Amino acid sequence: MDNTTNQRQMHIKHLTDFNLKYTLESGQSFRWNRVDDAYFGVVESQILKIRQKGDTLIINSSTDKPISTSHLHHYLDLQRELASILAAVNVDAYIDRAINRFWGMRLLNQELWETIASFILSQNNNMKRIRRIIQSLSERFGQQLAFEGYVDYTFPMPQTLADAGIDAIYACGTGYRASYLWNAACKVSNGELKLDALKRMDYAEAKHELMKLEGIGEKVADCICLFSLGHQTALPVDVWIKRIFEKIYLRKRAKPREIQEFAKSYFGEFVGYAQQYLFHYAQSQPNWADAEHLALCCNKK
DNA sequence: TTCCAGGAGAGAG
DNA sequence: CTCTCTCATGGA
Repeated sequence: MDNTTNQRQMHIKHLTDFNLKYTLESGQSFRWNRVDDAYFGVVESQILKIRQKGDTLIINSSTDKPISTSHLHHYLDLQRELASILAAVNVDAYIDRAINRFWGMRLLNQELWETIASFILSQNNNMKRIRRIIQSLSERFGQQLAFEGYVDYTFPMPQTLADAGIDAIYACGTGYRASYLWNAACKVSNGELKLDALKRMDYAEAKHELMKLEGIGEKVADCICLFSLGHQTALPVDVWIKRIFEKIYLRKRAKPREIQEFAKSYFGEFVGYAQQYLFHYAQSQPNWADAEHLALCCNKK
């Protein structure tokens, strides 16, 4: 892949195995909006407009000092050899179908504080409302940005939310999660939780550290590890993953621990990628567990 | 009206 | 350790 930078417009050319739509619409990020053939979002305090034309990405930034191409590669996980990862987890005819349906979907490496806050808000909640809450918090406590008629806001800094207090956070529609978010904001802004240190930890350490926060259990910690910290062995077990493994693979009721142990031994070290394909496939495919699909998982490759 | 959503904490046993 | 109940909200 080679890249050219031209003021506010960048190109990433000769992409292999990358699909922008699948990556940004697979439920790991709550902040991207599609306008025609372009995706608008806020990364590193700037609006990015990203379009995919074949094997090329065209990126526009709202600032004169746009995000670096190397940072963008990391954000979109482009440095990863996706084909070999998908080959490693493609162990039966069921996941083969999910992989081929969403070929090119990658796990993002999103900004850490935003990811921590977003997945604290995600507990016992649905995608549409999570997006609305995050939008509301950003409008109220973030900095306004505009680009080509698109208006959006930076995600609120920890200090801003800490100063705002629980009631003001609650007013953005968070429900009972307001105190969780406020507590996390306080601990990050007063240095009790150091984000830079968290980024240097291995998976087990980072997960353990995250779970010290109120409102972060195993599932949310795994989401943060997988969607921000790049730990691809993380396996968030949400209601969908639980359903998928109970119906398709284990064929019985199972606790999250059993599901994790089975999935890690079955799919291997890149189980996080396997999870994302299974999750998005089931969500997008109402008949994901019909008789035809049930027959597939028995066909080991 | 009840159930569900990318769950977690508190309490009981 | 496991099980159960509750938490605030909006859409189905």
